[in-house]
Amino acid sequence: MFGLVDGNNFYVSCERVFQPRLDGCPVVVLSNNDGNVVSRSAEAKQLGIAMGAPYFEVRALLRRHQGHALSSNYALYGDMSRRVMARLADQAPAVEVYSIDEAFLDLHGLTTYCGSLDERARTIRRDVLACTGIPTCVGMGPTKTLAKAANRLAKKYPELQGLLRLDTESRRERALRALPVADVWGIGRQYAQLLAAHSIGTAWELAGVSEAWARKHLGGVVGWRLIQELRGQPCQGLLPSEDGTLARRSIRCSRSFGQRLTAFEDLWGAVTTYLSRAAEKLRAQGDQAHVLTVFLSQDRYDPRLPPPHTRSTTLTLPGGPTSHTLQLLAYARRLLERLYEPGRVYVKAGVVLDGLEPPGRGQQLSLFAPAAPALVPAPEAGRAQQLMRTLDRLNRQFGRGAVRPAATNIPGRQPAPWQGNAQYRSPAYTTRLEDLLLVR
DNA sequence: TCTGGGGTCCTAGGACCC
DNA sequence: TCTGGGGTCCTAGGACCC
Repeated sequence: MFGLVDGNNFYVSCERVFQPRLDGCPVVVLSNNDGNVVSRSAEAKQLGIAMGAPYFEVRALLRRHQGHALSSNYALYGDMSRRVMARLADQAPAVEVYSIDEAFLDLHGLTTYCGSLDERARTIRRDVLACTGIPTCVGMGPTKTLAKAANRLAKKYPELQGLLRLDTESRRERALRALPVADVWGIGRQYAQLLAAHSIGTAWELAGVSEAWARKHLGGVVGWRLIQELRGQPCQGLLPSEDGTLARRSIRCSRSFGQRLTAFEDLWGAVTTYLSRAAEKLRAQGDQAHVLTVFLSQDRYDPRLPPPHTRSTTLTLPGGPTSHTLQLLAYARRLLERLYEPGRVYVKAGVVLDGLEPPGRGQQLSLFAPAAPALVPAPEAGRAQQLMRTLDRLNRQFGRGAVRPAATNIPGRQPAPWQGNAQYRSPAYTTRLEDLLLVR
C-alpha cells in the first residue's frame, strides 16, 4: 500500500506560517519575475484565479478583494519542505520525496503495529501540522496512481477530512467514477482533449479502455502503465530518498530576463550566472556531468515570431565528465556562440547538465589524451578541485555569488541586465539570521 | 506594459557501425 | 528500374509532472 502526502497550497501555507495576517484572505504566490500565479489559497481559488494565470490578468481582481500577492521565496519553501519530509521520515518505514511538497510513503505492514491505516494517516497529518504549521492531505492506494487519485479527492471533498483510502474494489470504483480524467496523474492538457473527443470523461472510463488503445494513443508504454495502475496493478515501486533529498538525473538552471536582450555579452553574463549555479548544485550532489546543453528563447507570445521559440544546442563533453565551473563555462561559451544570432531579441536563457555520474567511475580516457583540448589545466585533479571546494565554501559562508566569474559583472550595469523582478519577496525567515522573525 | 522554473520519460531522424 | 537489416549514439523536441 502506498500513501501520498501533499501539502495544501504549499507555498501559500509556508508564507502563512510566518505571516498570520494572510489567514482568511485571498493570497497568491507568483513565479519568478512575478510572472504567473503558482500557488493559491482556498480564497483565491474561490475568486476563480486559475493556476498559472498571468499576474497582470488577476491583479485588479485580487486588489478588489483585499488579497495579497507575494514573490516566490524558494529559500523559505525549500527549508519548510525539508522540515515536512523529516517528519514523514519519522512516521513511515520508507519515504520517496516526489516534489517540494509531496512524498510517497511505504505503508506496508504498518497496520499490525500502529492501529488502522486511517488512524496512522491522521497521526501523520496532525504531527506535520503541529511541527511545521503545514496542512496536508493523505491519499492511500495499492498503486502510486491510485494514491494520487485518492489524494486529489481528499483535497476536493472537505467531508473526507483530508484523508482517503482506496483499498477495496468498491472504493476504487466509486472514487474513479468521481474523478475527472484531467485530474488523473499522467493526463495533461493534450491527452485530456483527445480523451474528451473519444467521450472518455472520468478516470473510471479511462481505466476501461483496451491496453492496445492506451498504447496507441497515450504515449506507448507510458499509457499502458497508466491503465494498469488505475486498475490496481502496480507498475512503479517506491524509490526511497536518502536523507530526504533527491539525487537528480539532470540539473537545469534557467531564467526569464527582466528585460529583452540582444547583445552577446549580456547573454553570456546570464549563461555564466546560470551555469555557475547549476555546477554548484552538481557538486553539492557529488556528481560530474558529461553532457551540456545551452538554450536561448525568444518571446513565444509574439505572433510575428514563428516557432520554435526555443533553440538549444547540446554537447557531449569531449574531455569527459566534469564538475568544474570554469571548464564547463569554456564549453558553454562555444555553444552560445553557435546559438546566438545578432538581431534576434531574447527573453530567456538556460543551461542543462545531463549524463550525471560520480567522479572516477568508468571514465573513458581519450586515445589522443595529450592532444585533448586543455581548456583548464588538470580539470578534476588537485588544485582545480580544491579551487571549486573553496569557491563553494566561500559562497556558503558569505552568501550566493560572493565569489563568481567576472563575466557575470557588466561594468556600469547594476542590477545586471538579465536580473528579473521580485517586488513582493518575503524574508528568508528560516535560513538567514538577519531575517529571523522578531516577536515583541 | 506585464506571460515561471526544474524535473522525468519517450520518440524520431540522422550518422555511423557491422 | 532495381538499392538490406539491425544495431548504437547523438541531438532535438514534445508529452507529462509539480
